[in-house]
Amino acid sequence: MPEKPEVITVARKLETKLINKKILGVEVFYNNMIDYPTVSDFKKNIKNQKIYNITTRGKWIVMTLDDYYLLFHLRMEGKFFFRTKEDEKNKHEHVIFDLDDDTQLRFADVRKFGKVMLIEKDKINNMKPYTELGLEPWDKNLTSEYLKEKYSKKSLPIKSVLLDQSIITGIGNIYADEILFLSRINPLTKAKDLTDKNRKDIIKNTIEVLDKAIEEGGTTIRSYTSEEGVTGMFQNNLFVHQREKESCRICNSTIIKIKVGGRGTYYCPKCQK
DNA sequence: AGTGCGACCCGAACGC
DNA sequence: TGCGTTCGGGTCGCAC
Repeated sequence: MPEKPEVITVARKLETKLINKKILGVEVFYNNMIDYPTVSDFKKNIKNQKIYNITTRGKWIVMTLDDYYLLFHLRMEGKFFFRTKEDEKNKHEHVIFDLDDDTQLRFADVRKFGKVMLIEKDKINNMKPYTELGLEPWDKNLTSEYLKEKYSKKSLPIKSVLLDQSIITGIGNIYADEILFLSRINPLTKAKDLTDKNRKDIIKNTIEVLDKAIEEGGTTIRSYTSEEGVTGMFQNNLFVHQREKESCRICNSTIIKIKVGGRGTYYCPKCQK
């Protein structure tokens, strides 16, 4: 659920609280969450590393430390809490960082799907996820020609291909539906059958919808009580996603929901022929 | 190489 | 009301 706009929103919030803080140590309560290195190396290596910078790459949050990059992937429901040692541990808090100002950064995930990595700086470009990620939506190299080359071998529906992080990175299920609506493209169209205009529309609308969503602080589809959760407002701007049986904001037709590649997919049958 | 699908999780929504 | 079942979401790994 967190896609690029939500990830950026979270990263910006973390930045205001974590820059120049030092990580004194870490506790791990769910080992599978640490993707790299081993849990024991993770705990050992992160000691006394200072946080200098927080950015994003694809849907990853990337923190620059002294000798490593600390990466987080929120998957569907990963979130961060700021607490102190005295605060009781919530059952969904799986990785807890002790900071040098006596606060704690706690990474929580109800579904336990979130991932954490601590990668040596000189290895960052030689291992996943960086080797697998495509262009950022705002990258100048993201052109119709680039997509033409990538899409040429894809007989999959464009909806599925927009979710392929190795082509454009950062788009998830919500914004994929919105981008296709704005581009007036049927989600089942094979990627290789798209026209030059289709590809240009996809690029333009990807940038527009993500920029707008970032302005609104992201999309909140389910409501969470936590004060640190992403509580964006972009859900009020959605044209099709999660609007099954409602009226198209453009033509008044009924929005329908289908499955594409196993994913819930919403579209307007009249606007997206 | 491209494609399809189960696995990973578990709370919420649904069906009876 | 209470129970059991299904669903969803991003990504990986495996089989074809």
